[in-house]
Amino acid sequence: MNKITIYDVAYRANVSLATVSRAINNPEKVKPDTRERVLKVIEELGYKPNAFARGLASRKSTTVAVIVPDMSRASIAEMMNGIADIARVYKYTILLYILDNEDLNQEDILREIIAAQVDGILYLNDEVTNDQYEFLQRVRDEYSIPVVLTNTVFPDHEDIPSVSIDYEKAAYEMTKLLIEEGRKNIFMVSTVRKYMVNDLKESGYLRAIEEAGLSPKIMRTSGRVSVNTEHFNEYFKNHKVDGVLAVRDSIAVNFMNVARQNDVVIPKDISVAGFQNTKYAILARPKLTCVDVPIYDIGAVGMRVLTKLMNQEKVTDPEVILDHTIVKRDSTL
Amino acid sequence: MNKITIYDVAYRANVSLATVSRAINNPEKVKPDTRERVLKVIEELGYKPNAFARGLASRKSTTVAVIVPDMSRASIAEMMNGIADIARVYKYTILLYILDNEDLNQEDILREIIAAQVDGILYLNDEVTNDQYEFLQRVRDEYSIPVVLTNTVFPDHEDIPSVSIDYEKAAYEMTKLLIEEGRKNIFMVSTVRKYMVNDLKESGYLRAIEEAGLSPKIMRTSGRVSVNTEHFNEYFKNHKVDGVLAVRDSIAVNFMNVARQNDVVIPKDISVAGFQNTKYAILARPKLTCVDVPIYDIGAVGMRVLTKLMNQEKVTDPEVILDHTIVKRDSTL
DNA sequence: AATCATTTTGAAAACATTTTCATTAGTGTT
DNA sequence: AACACTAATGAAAATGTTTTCAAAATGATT
Repeated sequence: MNKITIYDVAYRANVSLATVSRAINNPEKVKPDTRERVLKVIEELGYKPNAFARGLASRKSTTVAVIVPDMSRASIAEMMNGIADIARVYKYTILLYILDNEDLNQEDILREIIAAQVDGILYLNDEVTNDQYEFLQRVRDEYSIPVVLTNTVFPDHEDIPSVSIDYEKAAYEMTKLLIEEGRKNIFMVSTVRKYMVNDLKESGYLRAIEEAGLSPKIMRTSGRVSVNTEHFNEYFKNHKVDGVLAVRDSIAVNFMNVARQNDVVIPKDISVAGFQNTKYAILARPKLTCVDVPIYDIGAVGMRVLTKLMNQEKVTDPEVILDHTIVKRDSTL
Repeated sequence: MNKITIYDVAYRANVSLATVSRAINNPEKVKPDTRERVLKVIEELGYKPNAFARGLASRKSTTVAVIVPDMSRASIAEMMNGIADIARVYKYTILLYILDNEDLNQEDILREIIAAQVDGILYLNDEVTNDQYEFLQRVRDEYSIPVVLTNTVFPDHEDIPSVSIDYEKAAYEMTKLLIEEGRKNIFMVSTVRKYMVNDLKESGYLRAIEEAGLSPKIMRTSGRVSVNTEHFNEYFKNHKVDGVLAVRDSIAVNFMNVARQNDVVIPKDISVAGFQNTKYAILARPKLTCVDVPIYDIGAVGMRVLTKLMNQEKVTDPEVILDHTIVKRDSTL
């Protein structure tokens, strides 16, 4: 119950509150001599400034809001690690907002976030609608709270900084790889629900397919295993397939499972590739060829960009594109 | 930039600050008439109380700290969803602390958490050491901040409330199932690093094995796929195995992969079972038999228990044990 | 109409910091 | 020694709420 305040420290160190505060926040403004004395007392008493008083007085919170749609997506969880590591370095605390699947009444959540006086917002949702984008813009402009999008880009808008990879290019390259293997009937397996990033993957796929003079075939299914298993089974009955590029590893893995059940041998009969390079890719048999998305880095860099913005530092490029790599494993020739 | 304060509301509604505050926090203490008037003005102006001022004045934050070791573990991410959903219902905000893998200088982090004035702490780390446990006790006693452990239990201590399943019993039942299939050489595959919950699984396994008069065999490996692949390969050379219970789904899946490479057929030659019922279990071939841990519920109930504690409500049972189920799939007979 | 109890309200204190502004101490120059 | 600067410090204001305590309004009872 020992609530040590700045008064206690000031008293013990024989200085005023102001000096204690300065010793902590602007060390260069206080004589090395006294600074040390104050710091020693702080150490002794185990004093930690009260975050509320500090936030109230300084109008800064050293807190960032991280908004995510659903924590159980592997990519998002891993991104959080990157975010947290950088946040720790710059002494920011993370306020976590997990959006409600259905009624994302974002207006309200964002009001709450504003009331919490965060210094910045990291938005991890990979399906930013126009409305949401505009709202984020407003938040940023009216309250001057910096916002960064990670793992999303909002095409043709460089207004809100974003960190991501070039999904279009990645999909293009991966499709090309399948084409070079001699595949002619290459499907892209995407999701029914529209995600920004999946659109990019699709257009990369389309570009490669058209360049090669093949005909594009996009299949839309669900991320849910039980649902897409059925889809895949039906598809096998009605379609010729020799190559598949799925928008997520887990979808690719399940496709391979269904294929095997239909007596199709991978990669002999069909080459399969995925996106993300999660543990699913490594645990699958055959091991999955996929685009490695540096998801930890995306989180880390996103947080880093945000810290810069919060410190009013110049951010040279509002749209950071990290490198991806293609990991060749056993599901392709 | 329109920072609307309680003053603005008071002025517009023609009442004092105190009344506005009451209209928000103790509606029953203000005449229905005025209350409505105040609330209308609040709505009109879009007023949201400043979280810092509120926290400072009331010494309450309506914020809980969630401490996790590593976000990318599937079980932890899913637990977060449960926690967040309940937190939203009770209007608590989540402050997320991801521990540094190596130097978990928890002392320091906990100081920070205390400075943040959280109303409660949810501790998701499944490897609570004695020191950590004692520290949590101290936090709770000295600062009277309630603490709840989720997905862990600290044996012989009912001091800090916990929410979990009965891992000992689950392991016992699963081992028994393997025994009833006629397996004689059943291995438990656990981790080198000691986790509380894995110890429980081990002792459940041991109980079943001993009851059946078989000899227990515990193998310790790493959660890392690259590492345990080697381990498994070596093991196959030197040991007779016809049953495996792994402490995690992903470990079980990789064991199956290595088994297949060694020309072992599952489940004909070896029955394999895992723990958790993650997506890995469903995507694996054969599909993995495993203990289903209601991980979302553990998070949700944990948060619920914490809200009760924060409201000084009586918590009937400090150790909540949720039901688990055994999901039989194709990796066992 | 007077009295008392209860409900409703407002003024001001409290919360623990940061920050501004004024003052004092210290240093170097002439 | 006087002066001009600069560096270091402290007093007090400011931050936006909640809460306490007292006063005012209302209602009930005689």
